[in-house]
Amino acid sequence: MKIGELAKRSGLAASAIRFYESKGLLKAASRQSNGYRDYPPEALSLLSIIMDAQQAGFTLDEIKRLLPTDAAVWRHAELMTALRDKVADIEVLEARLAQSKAHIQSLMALIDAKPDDMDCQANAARVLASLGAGREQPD
Amino acid sequence: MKIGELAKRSGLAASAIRFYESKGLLKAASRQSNGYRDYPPEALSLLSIIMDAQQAGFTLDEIKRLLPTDAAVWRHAELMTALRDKVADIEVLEARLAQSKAHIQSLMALIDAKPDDMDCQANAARVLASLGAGREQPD
DNA sequence: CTTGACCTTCAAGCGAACTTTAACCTTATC
DNA sequence: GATAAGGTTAAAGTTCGCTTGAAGGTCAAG
Repeated sequence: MKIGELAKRSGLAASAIRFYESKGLLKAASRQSNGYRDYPPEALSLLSIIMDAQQAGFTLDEIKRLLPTDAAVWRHAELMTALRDKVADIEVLEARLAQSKAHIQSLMALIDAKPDDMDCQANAARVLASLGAGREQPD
Repeated sequence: MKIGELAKRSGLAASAIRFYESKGLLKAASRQSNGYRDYPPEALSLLSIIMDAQQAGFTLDEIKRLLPTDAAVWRHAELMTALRDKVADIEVLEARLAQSKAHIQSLMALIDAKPDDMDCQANAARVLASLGAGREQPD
């Protein structure tokens, strides 16, 4: 399989695949007689793994460290540790997102709760005051 | 208030504050006779808002579009729409994170479930096969 | 009157993950 | 044999959100 086909089937750009190779995530593909890269079908699974890992929040460097050069020699303990760590990372992110969401929603509620007799400017002041409260850095 | 104090109290670097000004998030501060920037106390609230918005996932450009140049003239409808959109974005992210987490956890389970009589290499193959399944791009 | 902590500007650098560009080669089709 | 659609490389450019550096001006203390 040439790089264009691999790109199409994986959904990645060919340039991205070459980039991964240059970064050492993919071992250099074998070449056809004309110099074109020639990929085995397994390359597609490997790209899937990389894309999954990325989507899970691993950086390319982390992925590189975890992907075995030789497909059969996984560093089992390291991999499990990394996976566990990443789940913990995700949980931190989830908590932060939940907080941000709550924050935005309370802000929307605050804005909506403008008393009928209050003008926009006063409402803005009220909202701003509530936002600015309690965020000063301690000395 | 000079920039150093504002930096300390907001928790931002002075360079970041200048950067925000250069990007148009902050209107140019007035200057003391020596040319130093001189900030009113409200600058602190404004920085808080910016920091909150960033933490909620707004880019600096989005924040700039939403922050009123004149502190009293909020584009109410636009703001509410942006907030609603951002909550939707956060929910998408939450779903993706949950999926990534589930994915990683099932991967860990799969790895752990290695039959006692299977060697590492065969287990690796089993795990890889399960990972690569069903991800091909439709033509 | 020198030291050091601040402040100023403008320009360049960083890191992540790619993409784009330029210059060139290969293969298939009209 | 011209053209278009692919492939090759190396190097430079992009975006985001800043930081760092160079080359200064300002100000209080010793």
